[in-house]
Amino acid sequence: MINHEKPQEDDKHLAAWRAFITAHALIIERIDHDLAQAKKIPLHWYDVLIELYEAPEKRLRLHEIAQRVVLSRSGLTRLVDRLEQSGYLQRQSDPDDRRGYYAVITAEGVQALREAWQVYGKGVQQYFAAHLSAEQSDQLVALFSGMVAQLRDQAG
Amino acid sequence: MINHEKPQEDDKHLAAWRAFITAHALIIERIDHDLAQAKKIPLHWYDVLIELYEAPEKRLRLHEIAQRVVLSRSGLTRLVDRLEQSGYLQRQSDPDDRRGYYAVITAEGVQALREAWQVYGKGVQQYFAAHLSAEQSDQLVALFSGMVAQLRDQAG
DNA sequence: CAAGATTGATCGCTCAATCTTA
DNA sequence: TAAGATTGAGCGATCAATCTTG
Repeated sequence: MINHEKPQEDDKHLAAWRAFITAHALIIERIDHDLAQAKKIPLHWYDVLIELYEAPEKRLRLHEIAQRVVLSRSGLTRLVDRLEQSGYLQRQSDPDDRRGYYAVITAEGVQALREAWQVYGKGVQQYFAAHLSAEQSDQLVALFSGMVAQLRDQAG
Repeated sequence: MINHEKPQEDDKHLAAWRAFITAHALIIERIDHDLAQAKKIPLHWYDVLIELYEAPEKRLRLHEIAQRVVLSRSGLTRLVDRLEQSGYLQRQSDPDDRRGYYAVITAEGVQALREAWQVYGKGVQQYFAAHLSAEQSDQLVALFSGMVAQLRDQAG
């Protein structure tokens, strides 16, 4: 039991937690399945490419990507290998710090991102957004941003 | 773009989606890390054992577990292998259908569940529930349950 | 022939160790 | 000595094929 003074409240929180992780698992599974069906890039590739696409100069250092997509450094090295082999990004050595590399998204990468979004965006709309009003979305952003801020502060 | 007639609303929905998946990734990562730190069972083991623990006779058919924890049949076979080798559950053949097996949680399994919950529950409280009122939890349950129902109906 | 479970092949991720540069 | 990135070993997941039973 989390809180012995307010067990009913804890029950509600626990129910919310369970609904949260179940919904997440099912939606992600479905969207990834939809992407595979449509022969588009998988969700993890999308996550990396969208970070690059939205970065100031369409590029990021490898360790920055790893942090943003919640992946180990070594895992990211191999993911970047696959993305580079597929032509969706290029490694670019950093002249100011020769230990490190940038990953830069290519035109093919941008194209892959667009095509995947046709499927991904439809999934987000259909499985997630369709259940939400604009006001509810604002509330969710506030709620989840608070959680994210707490976790990124503590030991991010 | 999801909906060309209400782009602002789509922006809010997209922001909510991003906050949702980011919060999920960070919270799960943190809780799994906390469990490993405390030398308790990992989250996926917990998911399986809690399903067994809450099942009518403390047992479920293997394919039922696979469905509930969103895992492939073959993946589950091996996960059950590890749980059985660790003494947390036992396979029990079904007398009514000799193709299949039940997984039954053991006393050691229940103990492992309790010990893991001391860490897991604290994480849920600290990283998730602390941000929620009872009313908000109710709303989240309603929201996410709707999404889950839609996905389980369509092709679950 | 279909369904439940397992096995083999393979893929992707993590940890620990290593290489290069700051 | 530390930090960025890579490599090797090993684990855990999936897909496809197989075995057993309905």
